[in-house]
Amino acid sequence: MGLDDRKLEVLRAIVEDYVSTQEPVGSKALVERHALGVSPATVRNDMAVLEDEGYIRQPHTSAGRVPTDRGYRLFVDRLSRVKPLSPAERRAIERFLVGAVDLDDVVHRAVRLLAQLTRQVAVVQYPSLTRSAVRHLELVPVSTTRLLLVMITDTGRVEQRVVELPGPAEPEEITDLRRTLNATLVGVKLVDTPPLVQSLVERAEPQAKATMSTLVSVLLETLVERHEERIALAGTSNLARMGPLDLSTGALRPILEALEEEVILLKLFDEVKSGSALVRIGDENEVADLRSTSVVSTGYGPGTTVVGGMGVVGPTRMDYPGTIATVRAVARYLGEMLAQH
Amino acid sequence: MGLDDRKLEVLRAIVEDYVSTQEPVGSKALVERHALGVSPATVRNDMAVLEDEGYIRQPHTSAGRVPTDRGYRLFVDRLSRVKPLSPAERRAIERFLVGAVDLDDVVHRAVRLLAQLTRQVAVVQYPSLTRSAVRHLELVPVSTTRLLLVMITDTGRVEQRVVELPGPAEPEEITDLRRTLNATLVGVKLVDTPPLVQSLVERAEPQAKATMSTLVSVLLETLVERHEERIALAGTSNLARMGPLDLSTGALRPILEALEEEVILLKLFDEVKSGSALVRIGDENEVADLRSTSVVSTGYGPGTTVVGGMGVVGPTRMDYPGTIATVRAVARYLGEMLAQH
DNA sequence: CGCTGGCACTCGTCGCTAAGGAGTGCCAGT
DNA sequence: ACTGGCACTCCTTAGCGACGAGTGCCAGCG
Repeated sequence: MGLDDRKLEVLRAIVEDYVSTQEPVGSKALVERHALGVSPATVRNDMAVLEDEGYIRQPHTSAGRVPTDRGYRLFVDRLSRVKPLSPAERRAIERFLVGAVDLDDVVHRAVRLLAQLTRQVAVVQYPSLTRSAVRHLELVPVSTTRLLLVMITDTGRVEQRVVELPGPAEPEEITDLRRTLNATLVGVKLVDTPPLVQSLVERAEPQAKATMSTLVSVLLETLVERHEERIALAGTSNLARMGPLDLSTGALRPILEALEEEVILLKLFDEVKSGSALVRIGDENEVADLRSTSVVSTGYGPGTTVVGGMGVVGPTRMDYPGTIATVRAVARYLGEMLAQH
Repeated sequence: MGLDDRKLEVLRAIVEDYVSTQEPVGSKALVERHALGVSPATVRNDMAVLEDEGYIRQPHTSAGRVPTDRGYRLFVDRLSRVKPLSPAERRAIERFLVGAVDLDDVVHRAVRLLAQLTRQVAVVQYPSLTRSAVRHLELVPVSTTRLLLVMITDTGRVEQRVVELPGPAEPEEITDLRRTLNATLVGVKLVDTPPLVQSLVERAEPQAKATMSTLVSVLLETLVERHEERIALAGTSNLARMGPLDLSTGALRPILEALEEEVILLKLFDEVKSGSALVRIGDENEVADLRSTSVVSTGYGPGTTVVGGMGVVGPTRMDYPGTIATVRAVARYLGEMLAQH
């Protein structure tokens, strides 16, 4: 199939113009704005081919052309280079992330920054529990039969959970439990805890067995297995910018609804890797409600490990090179922040 | 000024019809749907008076009438009784809040529930730090010169903060500090801590003075003074329902933006009390971006104390009696959950 | 063979006009 | 004090025509 260089160039021009003007782009406007060196008629022929191949389409007969999802895909894969960040953006990132006081703060700043820079909806997953290691476990008596179990991970995340004990527990007993738990689990990755924790119950003193067993099952259930991941969201208002076009069709609601479902958002980060950005364009999204949007996501973490995902959700007509660059940059800085922490 | 009973009845009818149909209501439709016992002409005269007094207005000459902010205010103050919740709603509330595992979970469930029941945007403030008491303070060594300070309050909230120590600290020293801190502060309301904490530094052992001082200043700064309140939000997608009317005017964006600003949201709860709901209608809102909406808010907490605010944001044309009832009910249940906790 | 200019055609947009209808204000009558 | 009637306003909708952007196709040119 014939997609010579000029046709690709035409496609690139169409994508770029459409992204910046948000209006179907015609052959005449194209040759005026891009030095293609050929006449509108030639461009029209190329466009006809591009349309046959499914890369662009006409909203109505005799309107300009608009890229299809497939067209964006080709553009992203072959026609665009990652746009280097402007110094201003670089500075903004540094200024924004430096000065964060705790994990919550870092994540919040990151997500707001990302929303601001891309002018789209930003999503940042809190550092995943399963991929991080235990730094400390704390037991705090709340009443005689109730304990607050606090876990601190090496990513700075703190999880807590109230535990109902099978019977009253003495302070010394709790001190013992605390010591044992910490001795066994500190430094262990959460994914690796289950077997260790099992042996803990077996080795426990007879009289502490019941308590230890309860404690351990809570630990497994809620802190490890139920890796209830948290999500930070920002820039929802940018959706309103997506254009009165999509807005009037009422397509906004399902998107807002999808964004409120943490479960759905977490799916976005299923396959993220560190370093490179994953781009899902329109129909490529598995989440049906997001089929009218594109998602740019990546993983982040200290070094090259991945402890969480982050990304943006925006219209398919987005500035892919710019967005990809920004997402990756923010992810990198976020990773550095975590490494320092 | 003459607002006899029938005129008030007419106003109530207008508000109710407009809320349910979202369309300007005319004299004829009014007498048909409400057994007013008078003719349309009479109603028209009453309407003219109501309009003179500023309770209703005509969008255009020869369209029906629409309540003004002032009209809604009169309606809320004098014409409406709180609508009892349906058993189904009552059940929904119980089902939803029971089974929450920790504070985060309770708050999240509450806000989603509220959004779902009112079909509006729901906002719940996390239990405020300043009004709750210290249950436990924990110091966790992170490195030789770094400490994680964890504070647990009686509302179940956990706050943490990394502290840079002036110099390396021995484990025994930390144990001492922990004991002293807890002995002095457990059970004390956060608002009452500053003087106590001050004396802590003075009474500290000479060699621990520097460390204690750092610790105490962090405690004051970040955990008490900076009462950085958190907010949970849900139901943003319901904004899209506010009607293509407001939506096409592009009035949606500023509202979404305001909702993303925690500082703004916190203002909504400045004056809330427990038990009764506060209703701010349209222009009555201090937040400019929310002048096109109404806010129904209330305080919640164990018993009659107030540890936080919650409420909903919706179009001025909302079902006030229903919304008020729901907000209060959810607040009451939430308070009970906290009391149990 | 590929590119170009010309030309007829399509079709969405914009502005105008006319008809329809909902709702009002006013007035005279009971 | 309420009611029925009536003229009037003005929003909404549909229909029509002019306009223009953009296309597809074709014949001609290098």
